[in-house]
Amino acid sequence: MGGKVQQNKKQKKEALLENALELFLSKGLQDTSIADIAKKAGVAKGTFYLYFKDKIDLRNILIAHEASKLFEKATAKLDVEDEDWKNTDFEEQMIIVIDHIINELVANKRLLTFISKNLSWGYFKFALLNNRLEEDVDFSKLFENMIANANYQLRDPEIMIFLIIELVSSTIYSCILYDEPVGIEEIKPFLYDSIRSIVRCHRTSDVEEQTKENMTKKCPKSL
Amino acid sequence: MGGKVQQNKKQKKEALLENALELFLSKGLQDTSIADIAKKAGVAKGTFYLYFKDKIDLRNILIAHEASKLFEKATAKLDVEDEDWKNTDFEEQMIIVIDHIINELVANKRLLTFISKNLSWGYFKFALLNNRLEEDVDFSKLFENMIANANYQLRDPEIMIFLIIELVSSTIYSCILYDEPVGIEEIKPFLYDSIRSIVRCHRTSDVEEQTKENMTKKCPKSL
Amino acid sequence: MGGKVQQNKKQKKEALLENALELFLSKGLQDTSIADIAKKAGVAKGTFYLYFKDKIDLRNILIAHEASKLFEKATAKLDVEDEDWKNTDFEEQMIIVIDHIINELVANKRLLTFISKNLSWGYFKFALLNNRLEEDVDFSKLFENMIANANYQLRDPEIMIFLIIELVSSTIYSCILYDEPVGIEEIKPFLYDSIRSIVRCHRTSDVEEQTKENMTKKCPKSL
Amino acid sequence: MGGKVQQNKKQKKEALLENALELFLSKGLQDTSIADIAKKAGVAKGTFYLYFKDKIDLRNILIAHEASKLFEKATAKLDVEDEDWKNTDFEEQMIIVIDHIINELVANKRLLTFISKNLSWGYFKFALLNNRLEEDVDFSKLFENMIANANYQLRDPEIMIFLIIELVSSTIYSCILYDEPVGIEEIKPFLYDSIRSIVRCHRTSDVEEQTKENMTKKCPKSL
DNA sequence: TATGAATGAGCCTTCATTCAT
DNA sequence: TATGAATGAAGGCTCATTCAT
Repeated sequence: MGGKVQQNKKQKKEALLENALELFLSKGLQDTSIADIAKKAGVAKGTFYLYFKDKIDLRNILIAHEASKLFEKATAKLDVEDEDWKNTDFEEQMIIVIDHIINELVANKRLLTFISKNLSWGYFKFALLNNRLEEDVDFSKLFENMIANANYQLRDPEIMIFLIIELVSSTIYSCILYDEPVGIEEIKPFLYDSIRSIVRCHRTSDVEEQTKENMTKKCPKSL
Repeated sequence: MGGKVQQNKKQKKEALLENALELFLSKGLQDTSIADIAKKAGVAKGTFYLYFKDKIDLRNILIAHEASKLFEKATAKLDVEDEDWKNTDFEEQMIIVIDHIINELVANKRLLTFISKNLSWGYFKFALLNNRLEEDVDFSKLFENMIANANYQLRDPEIMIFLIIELVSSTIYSCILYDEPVGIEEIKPFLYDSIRSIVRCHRTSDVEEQTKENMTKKCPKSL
Repeated sequence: MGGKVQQNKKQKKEALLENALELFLSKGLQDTSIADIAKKAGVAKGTFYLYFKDKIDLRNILIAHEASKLFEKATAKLDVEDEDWKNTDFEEQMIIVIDHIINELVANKRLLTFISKNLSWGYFKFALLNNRLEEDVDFSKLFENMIANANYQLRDPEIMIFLIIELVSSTIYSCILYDEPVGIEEIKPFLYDSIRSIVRCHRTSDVEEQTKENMTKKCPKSL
Repeated sequence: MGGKVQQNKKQKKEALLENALELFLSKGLQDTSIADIAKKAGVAKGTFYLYFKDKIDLRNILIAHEASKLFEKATAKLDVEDEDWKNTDFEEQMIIVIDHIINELVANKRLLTFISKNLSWGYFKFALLNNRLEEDVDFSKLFENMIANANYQLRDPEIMIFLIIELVSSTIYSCILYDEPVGIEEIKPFLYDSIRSIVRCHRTSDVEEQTKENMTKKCPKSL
């Protein structure tokens, strides 16, 4: 009874999400009108407003959803319980995951454009913490696990993740889409080296002597 | 005679640029209409089209111009010919310049918003190479100088600069404007450490042994 | 059983009336949607249509109801059976009642706005004659009583009442709400004088000689 | 040169005013969209906004304009310089003018509806004082002249005019359009008598003894 | 009797762009 | 070179009303 209605609502919402994404990817956010979305989803224009506040609201949900799927795919293939994986160094684990994601985006450049232009760390984090879309993966947990399993301690892991995500996301945008300043394959070695360095800066294990030196001159003296 | 006309034209163009920037900063690109710009600049709407193709054209010029001014300010104060500066380590030179720029943007958040939302590496590089606005500083030269003066060799300096710029620009956006995941001052030590690491990855001098190791496993084996 | 249903229905209807009034007073008729009313009343949108034809229907009922309450309040305090009241001149009785109403409206300007903008004499009369809302006072009877008790005859009392109501209602709207052309307290003496004059024009007692003269030239000759 | 443009603008504006009035009269303000007006006037929708802020702005101008024309017509036929007119009593002058206007409105009920539903004394007065439409008659002057020529003094003439206008306008609306409570011809004698009374209340000449009495009991004692 | 999801017509308004002057 | 009136497509959004449940 009520179930049917609920199911119908879910279908409508999904149709809107699905078709909106398709349009955002092909025409861009700006050039996609709500009328377009409704029409493509096969519902009335007014129906859109039953499910979303406006285009921005829909966009945010979509972004979080797609980013989530991206991480899901990237981690689905690797067996986290596998001994090999567990024995892999944390740095390399990070890079393997990121490399998966990059390859995915190379194959889906439209998605890259969409996400890059619209992702905001603030909303992203919010979406993750609040699990805005129920079915989305809790991939913050994945990182937590990876970090917990690392054979060394890491200071401020959230900041480290943030730095890495920002570096990767803004770098690959230019390289994948415009080959600027070089193509993605060319930049990868440098990018992954940079990631390794960033991770290393956050290690706290006493063996890592070379970072100590940095700690003393973190900022220019003027600060 | 003709000189007066030329001068008049330049004045009009400058009035448009100036007032457009003010509007972009205060209202945003999207919410600023060409009518707004023309009105504020004290010229007719049609006049706009005599100087710029459309709003995007104007925006690109403006972005390059402002980014240029940012670098100019950041380097104006430091006497590049100074012995002290010359003796400063390249890494620290980079960080001093970047720190200047960050502080400038902390003080001018509207400019940060505008640049971050609209800067594209491709156009930026193009603008620099073509010196689109004659009066703009050639700051790619500054980097060249800095690199040339470094007391060690650097591989692929353009890529290094690219990585650093992308890391810095996307990181500070979130930290300065939204304190996400932490405030700018809190992230600085980590950010500057990351920059140092990136630079170090590009050193080729034989003394730098620890990077060699990385070179051998630049990418995950699957690649 | 059925009684409970009836009671439930009455409650729903009353909830709709009550909340609609509140919304009309605060946001105006135009800016209040049926969805607003239903939501505020705690019923479904469809339910509205079970009790009222549309917004206009609801408005009419509300207006008549509120106007009725206004008269009720104005007359409730004065003991019509009181000797003092009975000895008061008819003109003064009228003015006392009207003054009560005006003061009420000065204290409730939102109600004045609502009534003035929406009252139509036609519907008002209809509502009174048909006692559309059962619990409303039959205040036409009050006037009848007052007129019957007057110590002189009155020609066409309905027309007289009509003229007075129209004069008062349209005059006070402007004075109370906008102090145009003067404030309500300033206009009162003139207004009440005008009312007295109108009443006097309808006296038929032979003592009133001066009106006779008017009777002969009621209309311009051209008519 | 510029003259042609100016002329063209005037034509456009007039076309909008003219056609808007026609639509307001036939369909009502509410049911007339700006698209309707523009289409009927033969201009683009956007053009509307070059001349008027919105529908309300247009309505206000229209009301003032039409009310002005009404007065103009009513006074055009009577030769104000005529000896007969000058010798006519002020009360009768008023009534002759008002009677003209009423007859005009009887013949143009749609205009009556439009004006009655939308006229606000505040805006009306404002429009007159500011001569919003240059070509409109300054009919406040007409009243001034009439008052100046009266063979007796009048206290607070503005208030008197206000009371009369309010009484007449709200009374005739109901009578002309709905024959409520009686038809217009039936109400006229009473209405004109009421007007005479109101005027008489504002006479200050010492011969008028009967009003003195009223002055002492202007308001109910409670006030 | 009651619900509330769905509809889709329709409204207001903005704005880039053109073009006659 | 400069103007600014005119355009009209397009967009976002609201809302009375219906109807299956």
